[in-house]
Amino acid sequence: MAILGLLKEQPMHGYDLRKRLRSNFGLLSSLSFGSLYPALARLEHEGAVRAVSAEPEPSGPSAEVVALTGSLAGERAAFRARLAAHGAAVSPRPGRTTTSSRTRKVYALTDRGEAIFGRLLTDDQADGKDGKAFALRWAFARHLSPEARMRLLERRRRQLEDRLSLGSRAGDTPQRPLDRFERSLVEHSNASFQFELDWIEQLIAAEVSGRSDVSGGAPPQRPASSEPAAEVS
Amino acid sequence: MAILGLLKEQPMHGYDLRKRLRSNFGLLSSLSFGSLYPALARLEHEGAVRAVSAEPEPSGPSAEVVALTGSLAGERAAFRARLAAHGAAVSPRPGRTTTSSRTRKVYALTDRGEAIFGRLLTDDQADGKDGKAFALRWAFARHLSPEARMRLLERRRRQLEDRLSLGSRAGDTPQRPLDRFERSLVEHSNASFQFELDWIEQLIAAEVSGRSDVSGGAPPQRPASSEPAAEVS
DNA sequence: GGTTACATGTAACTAGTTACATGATTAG
DNA sequence: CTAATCATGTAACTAGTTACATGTAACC
Repeated sequence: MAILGLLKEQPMHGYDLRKRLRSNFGLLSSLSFGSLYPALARLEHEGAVRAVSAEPEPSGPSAEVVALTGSLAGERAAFRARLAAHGAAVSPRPGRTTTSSRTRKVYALTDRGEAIFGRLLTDDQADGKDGKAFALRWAFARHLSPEARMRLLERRRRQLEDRLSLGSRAGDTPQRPLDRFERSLVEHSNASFQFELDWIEQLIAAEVSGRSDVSGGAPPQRPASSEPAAEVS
Repeated sequence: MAILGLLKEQPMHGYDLRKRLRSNFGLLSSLSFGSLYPALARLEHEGAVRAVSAEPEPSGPSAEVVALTGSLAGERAAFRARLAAHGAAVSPRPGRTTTSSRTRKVYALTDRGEAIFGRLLTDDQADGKDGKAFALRWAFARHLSPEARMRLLERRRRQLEDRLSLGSRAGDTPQRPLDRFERSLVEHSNASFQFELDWIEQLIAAEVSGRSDVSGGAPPQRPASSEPAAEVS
């Protein structure tokens, strides 16, 4: 899902993808190539993603978009031209363009991939209870309709409420009284869940009252600072 | 490590172990038999744990210790006698006592297991960065010497400080300005780490000033409410 | 006598890791 | 020219999951 979400924003190759996944949010910060490349291969096999040899349209006035890896656009273009002359003319099939030369493979999201991403983003089932799944979805919340976003927040709120009520009724006759270390752990754990619940409730309040910023004293934001894009209901 | 820690407290069979692991602390709350039993088998093979057929000494005045699974002690004793008459006389080797009859196997921690547990509990290397490893160690902190406990807390504090300073210097030129959802995520993430850091610093303060309770208004605790036990330096 | 909970295990699968192997590009 | 970084991939291993197979004990 994270791969699809990043590729939806912009075509990218694996190495870059990993850099973004490791830095962007704390989640997935330790993703290794050993799992990334097989995942990309699988996604390509499923048709969610396809390898493209050309850069994404260099149409905009912003030059930064081509400077992804720090190399100059001209050099990359030259390299691409050389590559195309060598073996890409054999077949325009999606998949690996030239099997022989070990060089960068830029992947783009397909329509099918967009559909899968939308499904993963809204799927009530795969929530996963540990908060990681929620955090990942929230990072891509701009792709959700306000209604779907609300459902996501309310599911998480429910999870946290359940967990908190569970925590308070547990501790009854726990076989042996907890020592001070265990007690501090339980208390901090409960406090952490309460902390996240408060956050979720802030987010819900912010969603209800227009799209004002939830944090600190930052001024309300104009809509569509990023792409308004295709929303998922 | 969690298995060894629970068995150090009291011999137990797998089913019980799982119940305790799932309830005791939020950690390991979803452990399945499919991983627990192979883990026990491996630990037995390594000599960290051995299968015992007898109950742990029923010496104490507390009757609750034998009522672990709700069955009556007399019935269990009868069953054990039957089992011993059947096949346990063949060999007193540690390991599976009778391979044929599918019945409960009570495991106890060996000396070797205690040593391994102590090593796992203090090992600076296997800290793991995500806080789960720290929480698990803290749950067993009563088995640590005050000094080792302090080292554990300080390692965790260092980790959290590193993460927080990382978070503040990141966000520089992040390729594209974050939208409000990503921003709220980053801010909450930082706030959560700060929340845990505050907790750790409270714990450190409490450790320094004798062993008074860190939370709320609870009165200071007498030492050795559980076993003072063999501490690990 | 049947249902429910207790109890142990195996098989197939999932999803990651580290270590290795290979090669291209860039900077000094 | 050479070292560092970029870039892609495979192999062996680790550690879990779910689903299955089997059987015992307690309860009504």
